[in-house]
Amino acid sequence: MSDSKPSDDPVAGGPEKLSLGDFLPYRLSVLSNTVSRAIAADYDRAFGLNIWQWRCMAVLGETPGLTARELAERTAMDKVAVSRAIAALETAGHLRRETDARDARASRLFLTADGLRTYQAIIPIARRHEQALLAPLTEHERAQLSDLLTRLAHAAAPGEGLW
Amino acid sequence: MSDSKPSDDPVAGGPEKLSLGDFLPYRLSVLSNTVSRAIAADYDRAFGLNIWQWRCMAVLGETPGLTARELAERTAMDKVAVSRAIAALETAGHLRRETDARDARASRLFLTADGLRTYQAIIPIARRHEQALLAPLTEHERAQLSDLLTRLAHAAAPGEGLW
DNA sequence: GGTGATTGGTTACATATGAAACTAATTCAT
DNA sequence: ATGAATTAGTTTCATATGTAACCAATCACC
Repeated sequence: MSDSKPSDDPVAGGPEKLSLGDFLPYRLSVLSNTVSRAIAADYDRAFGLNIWQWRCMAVLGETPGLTARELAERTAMDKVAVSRAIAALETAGHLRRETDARDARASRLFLTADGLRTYQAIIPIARRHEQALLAPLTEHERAQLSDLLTRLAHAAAPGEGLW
Repeated sequence: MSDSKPSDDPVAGGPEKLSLGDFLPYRLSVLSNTVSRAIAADYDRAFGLNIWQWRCMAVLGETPGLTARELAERTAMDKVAVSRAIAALETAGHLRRETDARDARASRLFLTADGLRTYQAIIPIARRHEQALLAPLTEHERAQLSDLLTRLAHAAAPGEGLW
């Protein structure tokens, strides 16, 4: 597709303008940051956890016994962030490491009883935030949104096109 | 609406689970960060600008003569970030300040000729990124997305409900 | 028209974050 | 087997970011 829309014509004549408020990356950023900050403040207030610690717990709650590397993959965090998050969770008593039987470099990670309790306590809070956010959308619109986001994520995936 | 979906029932019996990959705030965060980082790398490579500097330029390109405070409002940045961004842009020669006639505390901000040139040069890059991101969506879907994001942003606005 | 509260903007400080260097264990090729 | 290259995870260091403290000018109002 070599395009056609007149108003986008890159060499129209007058100098180009770009309205920040309509620019998708900007809109995503503002929305995401607003949401994340509100949630982060909540987790911190209630449990002294930051977003990354919570992400690790969320994944380990679902899938115990992952290594830090696997955790990094599934949380879209880099390994340094994971290392710090799990170190903090460990000293807080929320998780425990078990050196992997075959590979002494790696540890398998598990939530402790305490961590599991906290995990269970956070879930409803997370859900509440998500519901508040989705409140104005119908069920059908939520499905649409989910689908659109999936496709955007695919387009944005590193390795695709201009990214 | 006091709800009805069975699978969401908060007190069902078994321990609750939450799949991070389906959690909207997480999905937004990952998508937004992926996009922002790719763009930021590009701006930096090509013009030595970071996202905040670019945001300021984008708004001043459209609306010259704003004060730092006004700029902060329109870029969803806090005043410290704006202060730093415009200081950097000034030393880089991209913008110039003009002390406001009536209020000696404030400065009106303008892109210099050089800044304007850079601004014009960046716009197509920004557009290209946006287009790459939106590539998989039809025109109609883009409109849907825009609408959905507007409504989410409204729901997430500080001051609304649980936020 | 002078004094306390506000506001525009910057600075200082403490914390968060990411890149790269590093250690230790493992694998691969010979 | 043995050494080079790879991988798991941590530490270091330099930079980015947010909060709170801070000046200076303006406003409110008596």
